[in-house]
Amino acid sequence: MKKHQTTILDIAKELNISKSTVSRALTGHPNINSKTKAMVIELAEKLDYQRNMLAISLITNKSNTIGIMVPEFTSSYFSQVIIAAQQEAAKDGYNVIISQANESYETEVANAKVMLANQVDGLIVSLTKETLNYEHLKIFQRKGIPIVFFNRVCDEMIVPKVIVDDYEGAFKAVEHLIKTGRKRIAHLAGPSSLSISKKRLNGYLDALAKHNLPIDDELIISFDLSLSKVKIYIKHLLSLPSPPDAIFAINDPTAIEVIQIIKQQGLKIPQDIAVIGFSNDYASALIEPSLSTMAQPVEEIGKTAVRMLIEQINRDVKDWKAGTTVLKTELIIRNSTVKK
Amino acid sequence: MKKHQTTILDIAKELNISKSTVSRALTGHPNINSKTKAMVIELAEKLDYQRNMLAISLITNKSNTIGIMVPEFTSSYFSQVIIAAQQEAAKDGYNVIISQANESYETEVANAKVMLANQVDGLIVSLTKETLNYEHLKIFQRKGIPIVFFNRVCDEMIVPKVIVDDYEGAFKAVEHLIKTGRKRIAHLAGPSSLSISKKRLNGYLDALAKHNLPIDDELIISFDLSLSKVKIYIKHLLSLPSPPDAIFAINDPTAIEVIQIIKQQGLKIPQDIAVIGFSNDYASALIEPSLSTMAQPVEEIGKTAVRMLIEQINRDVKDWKAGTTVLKTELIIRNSTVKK
DNA sequence: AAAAACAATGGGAAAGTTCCCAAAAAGACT
DNA sequence: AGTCTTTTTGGGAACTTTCCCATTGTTTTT
Repeated sequence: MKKHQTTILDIAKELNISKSTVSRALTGHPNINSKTKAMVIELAEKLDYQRNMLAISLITNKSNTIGIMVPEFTSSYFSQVIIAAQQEAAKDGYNVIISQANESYETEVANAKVMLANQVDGLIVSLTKETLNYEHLKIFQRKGIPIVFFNRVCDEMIVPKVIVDDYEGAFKAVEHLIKTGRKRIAHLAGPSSLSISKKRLNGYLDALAKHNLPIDDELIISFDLSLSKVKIYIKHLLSLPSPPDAIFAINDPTAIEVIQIIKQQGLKIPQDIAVIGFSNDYASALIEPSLSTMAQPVEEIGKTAVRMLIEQINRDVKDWKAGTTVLKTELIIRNSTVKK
Repeated sequence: MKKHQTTILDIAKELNISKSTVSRALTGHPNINSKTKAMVIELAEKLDYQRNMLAISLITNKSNTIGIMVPEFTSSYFSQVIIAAQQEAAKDGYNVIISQANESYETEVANAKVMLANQVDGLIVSLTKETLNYEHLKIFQRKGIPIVFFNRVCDEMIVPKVIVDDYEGAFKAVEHLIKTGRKRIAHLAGPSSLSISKKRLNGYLDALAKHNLPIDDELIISFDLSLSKVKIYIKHLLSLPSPPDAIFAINDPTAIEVIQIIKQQGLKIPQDIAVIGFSNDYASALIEPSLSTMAQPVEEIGKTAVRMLIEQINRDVKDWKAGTTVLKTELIIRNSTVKK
């Protein structure tokens, strides 16, 4: 069990002064004798005094804590965003509490309650693929606690959002495949519950349409993002009478899995089949062949989300702004689409 | 600004009962009329009541928060440990506050103060490479707040530690190189301030000695772990009159950098030169050629650290135990040391 | 019917800090 | 010395919850 922590009252008693005076000395209040102040500060250091933020938070109704809720940690994407967010938040003296929902709606709801109980000043959220009901998040708005979404956003709630242009990113990715001579491009798409899935699918479809390529439903496979089934899908695609000559995967973990499976099947990348991903995970540059992908500015996403959130926190509820920040993706061409 | 949050007093007033009764209803105290209880719970849900952990923490002198301090986030190692730790801590209702020191002692000291101010119940620490003075951590012990070290530990403090057998891991790694026919094995070592550097270096030296290979100081390069200089070291090693036929790198990020540089130099791995790393980062399996490495059980490290910490938290200061848990590393043989 | 036992509820203190208002001490001025 | 400022200090409330003790009302026992 924790020992008694030194408090301003301990210091006050030892110096025979009141706690008010000690508080003034420690917080830099002007109305205090400089000798008293020096005396207090010296004893405070000697006793390893640290102000108790719990008590201050309770009084001020401000915890200086931001909650971040993410669906999972399988790719490097969320870790990278969180690390950037944590650094940005620290600049303004905010701590960060992280929760991950394991892609489960139930867990997300439970985690939201923990965030509330811990009196977070604001919340940054990327939804699970299961989340269709947003009541657990609307509570925050009613309580005047701002929310910022990123990546997997909720169209139904009018709050700030930080996303990338998924449509344009997908469009460019597929156009790159077309420009390098591909004619039958398959798409491993995400679940339709996620807006990013829909947008990337639309980018894919429109890119094909623009270049007068037929849309073949057989080449579009929606799945729940769990990598365990990717092998089945790829084998199926490769066994088609007219198999694809390129695959656009919804994200990099999937694309990396695809590359490994195709290599196992004895096909050559990119000669036999090209692969492109989305996000530019750390591993994408390292795999053989290196993966072409649409880079997402992960650090900027984390930082922007925090900046927008802190802005809302400092603003009155009635002055909340709800703009969506759309960041750009960047085509990174590597060896999985173009022979070196 | 945050709105007023519903409190038990609000509920009490609305129902014309006392806050004590409301508290009893909500905490499941036996001495309460079941009708009153139902009434309170109903209203609490209607008003989105959430208990204020800040107030409870203040009363109980327990924040249910664990601090984790890491030196940096360049490899996947620390993220993976933290994710595992966070999950384990959540099982026992603990939140996790993370801080990263950017390999700076000053920042580590400042972060420690933040941890104290936030009244963490315990601390999990991996030191920066600069940290030689431990006063900022000893404060925690004096205050009765337990510390558990992992990875980069402090020999001077007698507290629980979770490490892997770095000596044995390095020994096995080098022995593997020797058994596959390597005779001149270089070592990119870490700074001598870190105990892991020393242990891995000793493992390297003893493996050479056991197999009667000469120790050549020219082949041992200590550096500060910053990847920017690795290129210079490798070029230097390769330009020696008698260049190495294998390189044992202190960690995987370094080994991956080494592989890329050697490939740029036009040499073949593992034919011309073998490379082995340490940790089994996610990227190690993906790079071409895939990297042989000593796997660290990252999840187990994170979980064990949390388990040991929570044990100490629940124990009286005088009953603190300080055992060091040494986990095993595992040799993962891939293509960077053995031709397929 | 009185005494005893029990169930249910209320009131107040405590946790550590800040802030406001009052009060004391110290200077400045006539 | 007496009055008026100015500086410095002290005391109490507030934030939210839990826990202890006291009090009320109800039921059981003799």
